[in-house]
Amino acid sequence: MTSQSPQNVNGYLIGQAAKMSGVSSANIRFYEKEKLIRPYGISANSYRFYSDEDVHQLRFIRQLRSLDMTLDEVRTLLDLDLRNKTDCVTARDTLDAHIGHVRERLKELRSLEKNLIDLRSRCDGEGEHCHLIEALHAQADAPGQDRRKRFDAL
Amino acid sequence: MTSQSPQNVNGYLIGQAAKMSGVSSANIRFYEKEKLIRPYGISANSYRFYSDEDVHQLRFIRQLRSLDMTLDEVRTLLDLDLRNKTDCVTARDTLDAHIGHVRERLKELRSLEKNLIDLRSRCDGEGEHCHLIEALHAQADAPGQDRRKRFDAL
DNA sequence: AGAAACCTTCAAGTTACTCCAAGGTCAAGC
DNA sequence: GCTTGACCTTGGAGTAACTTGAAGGTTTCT
Repeated sequence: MTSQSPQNVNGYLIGQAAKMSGVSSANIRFYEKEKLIRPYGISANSYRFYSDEDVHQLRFIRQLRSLDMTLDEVRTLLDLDLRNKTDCVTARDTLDAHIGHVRERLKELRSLEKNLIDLRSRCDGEGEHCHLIEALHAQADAPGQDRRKRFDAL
Repeated sequence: MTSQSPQNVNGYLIGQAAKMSGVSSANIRFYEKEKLIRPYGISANSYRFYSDEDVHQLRFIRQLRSLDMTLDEVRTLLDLDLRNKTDCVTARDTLDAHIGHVRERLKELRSLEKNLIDLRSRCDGEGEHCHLIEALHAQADAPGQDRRKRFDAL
């Protein structure tokens, strides 16, 4: 019905848009449900068609996700107008908050690594009997540490 | 019906076990469904009762989770006998693999932090017009980077 | 008797997707 | 004209590790 060459006036089918943007077809549909993107057109047979701008937007989203931002953060950033001062502040704040999250997680992981290495060291005597499990159980009865939540933005 | 003093011969109700172990009641039930723990007894009114050993096991699980291990890793470690050589090797391997995961994630996050800081620096001129969103969009059109999966063990 | 404070089960929400099933559409080849 | 293959569609379930809520049973205290 429509050709699919680059710069097509009618746009690209979802598979083509997927290839061009690096976002899978299923994921594009998912983003649509999440209101992060809307195909610029839909044909009679309900095939989605994407414009070059749409493809750019998909890449933009992918870029933000590769920076580990949540879809909420992406949503925020998508609506910004770079000529608007307030929007600029919003962008900066979003980025700063995100950097904060990354740093917190880094701190947690570094401390984690330390604990794990310490634990591992109790297991180094090859022929000897291993105190690892023992140590794990002992620690369980020691003073409590706080639990971490999953899905803490990172 | 039964008292709830420490060392109770009949064990503790779930709320008491929760307080003692630091694992919430709902979470204890969840762990039961996941076969990580089983109450040592259940009364006629289907109330769960936990022994001191059960509480220890809950703390043990919590300890492993605080080391960011998956429930699968926890499951593995729960079944080990510290006098068994093979089990000892299993524990060590599990730990080593886990340390590997943590280090990979650390690497990713450090690189992420770098990217984010670089981006942030384009926004430093206070009174000037902000190039942040611009930069984000420009990067979207540049050479592709690979996406990261969530649920990669960390 | 009624309220407080426990306990129970079952279902759904969270995050960001992926995978699968069942089925419609379209162009090419025989 | 019919099949084959490569697309497209929707809808629902699964992933990890929980949390929250609804609806209801039991026990104890006042």
